[in-house]
Amino acid sequence: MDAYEFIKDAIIEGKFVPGMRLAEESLAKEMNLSRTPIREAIKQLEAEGLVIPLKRGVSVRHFTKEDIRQIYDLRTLLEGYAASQAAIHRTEDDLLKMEKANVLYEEAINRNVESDMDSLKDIVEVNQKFHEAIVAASNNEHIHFHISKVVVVPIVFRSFYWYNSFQLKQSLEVHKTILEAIKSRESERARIAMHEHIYQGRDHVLKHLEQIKNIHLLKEEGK
Amino acid sequence: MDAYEFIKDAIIEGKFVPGMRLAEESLAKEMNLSRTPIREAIKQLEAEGLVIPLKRGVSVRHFTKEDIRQIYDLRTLLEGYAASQAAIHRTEDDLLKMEKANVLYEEAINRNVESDMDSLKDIVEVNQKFHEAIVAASNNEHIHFHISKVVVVPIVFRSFYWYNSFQLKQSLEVHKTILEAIKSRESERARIAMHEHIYQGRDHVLKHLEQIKNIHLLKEEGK
DNA sequence: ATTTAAGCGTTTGTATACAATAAGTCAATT
DNA sequence: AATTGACTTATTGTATACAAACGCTTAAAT
Repeated sequence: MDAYEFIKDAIIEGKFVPGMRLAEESLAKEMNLSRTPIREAIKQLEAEGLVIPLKRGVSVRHFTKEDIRQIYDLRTLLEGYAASQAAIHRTEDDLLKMEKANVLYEEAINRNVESDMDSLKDIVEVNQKFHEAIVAASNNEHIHFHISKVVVVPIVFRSFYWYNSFQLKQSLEVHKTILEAIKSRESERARIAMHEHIYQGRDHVLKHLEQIKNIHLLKEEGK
Repeated sequence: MDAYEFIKDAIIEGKFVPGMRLAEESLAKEMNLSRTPIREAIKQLEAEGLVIPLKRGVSVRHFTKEDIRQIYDLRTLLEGYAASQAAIHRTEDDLLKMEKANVLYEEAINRNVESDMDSLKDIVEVNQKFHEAIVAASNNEHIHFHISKVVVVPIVFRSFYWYNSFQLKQSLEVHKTILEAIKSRESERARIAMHEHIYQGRDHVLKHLEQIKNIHLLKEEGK
């Protein structure tokens, strides 16, 4: 694995406390590299907004609840647009991929009756596949670039998500609605369903943020 | 000026032929630096999508007409949203900044009766200030990050733009409509006016792209 | 006791050297 | 004449060394 993936994953997994300086030498030692490739990885993360430049070096970025709110607004906008465009431009092949992802999604949910953490991870992953299939069908290659950067932030909190089986089934229903709309080329219905879907996710994340014990991941506003 | 700005400007100004490899050593020599800061600048440009990674090193990215079309779609979406949110959240201070930028815009346009290139540059710059004031008032700090990356690409072609005074006055009218809508908190009207405004810009760029002689800036689709 | 200044240590920013790989050239063989 | 293979050159990727800047600790003075 290269330095960029390593550091990014560590941030996403919450292994670095937000606000913490990233010391190049210790990172380099940890992954048996020199500082040069580390610095390049950090520059990349800086351009993506996951780390913040200081006078010297960088620190891991804080994300506040307000950030989450704003980022989800953007994600809703972008993915809603992607869904509406997918309804217009999707090919049969695009449709096949979405349907396949959604079948896997349904299976993963049904496997999840015990609600263990591993199967939850599967669900999140397959869900992502479905969303990617829609973006891929949207006929706008640039949108993927922006969505990927907007999607990263909530993932920071992924390990704290918790869904009950009712929520998961509800989410599956919305997936099906989106899929139907894209299939029958109802672009506005696809957009609205996607909006609903993502806002559900946002509300869920924000609600559960309150309950997070490992509060180190959050810098509250005004501190 | 640092290496990042230097290379980025050179790409935007069209000094590097798209597809061309960026040789680190020659860039380093040109700006009296070592390769280290050059590499970091390039990594940043890579993350922004202005250069494309090769097996080894990077090349300046091609932008096709289809890219322009897609990017303007995204810009319309994002700035339309920013305008609608600005109508909801703008403060008196935000409003003042927009009005000021727009006064400067009007003045710059009236100065442009001779349609020379320098004053055109002024107009483009003041126009940008107006757009930035709206984004700043949108109450979403993350949106600025994405818009700035989406706005860069058309700038690559800026030196080829040509506006006649009729188009400029029309554009001023739309600005005023947007401003009014934001002032009177009509969010949907602000969004629609912004859509119209940016799509006008897109049509204009696409139309004039046909006439560009220095075709080296364009890689046509399928070549 | 508190505040300020100085010095030391740590960490970054830049330069450079070296090794590895890709690309280009030239020659030889079919 | 064309294609393939080997060799040579150029350029990248990584490591390391050195200098400058920042921050922290300690001591001194008010």
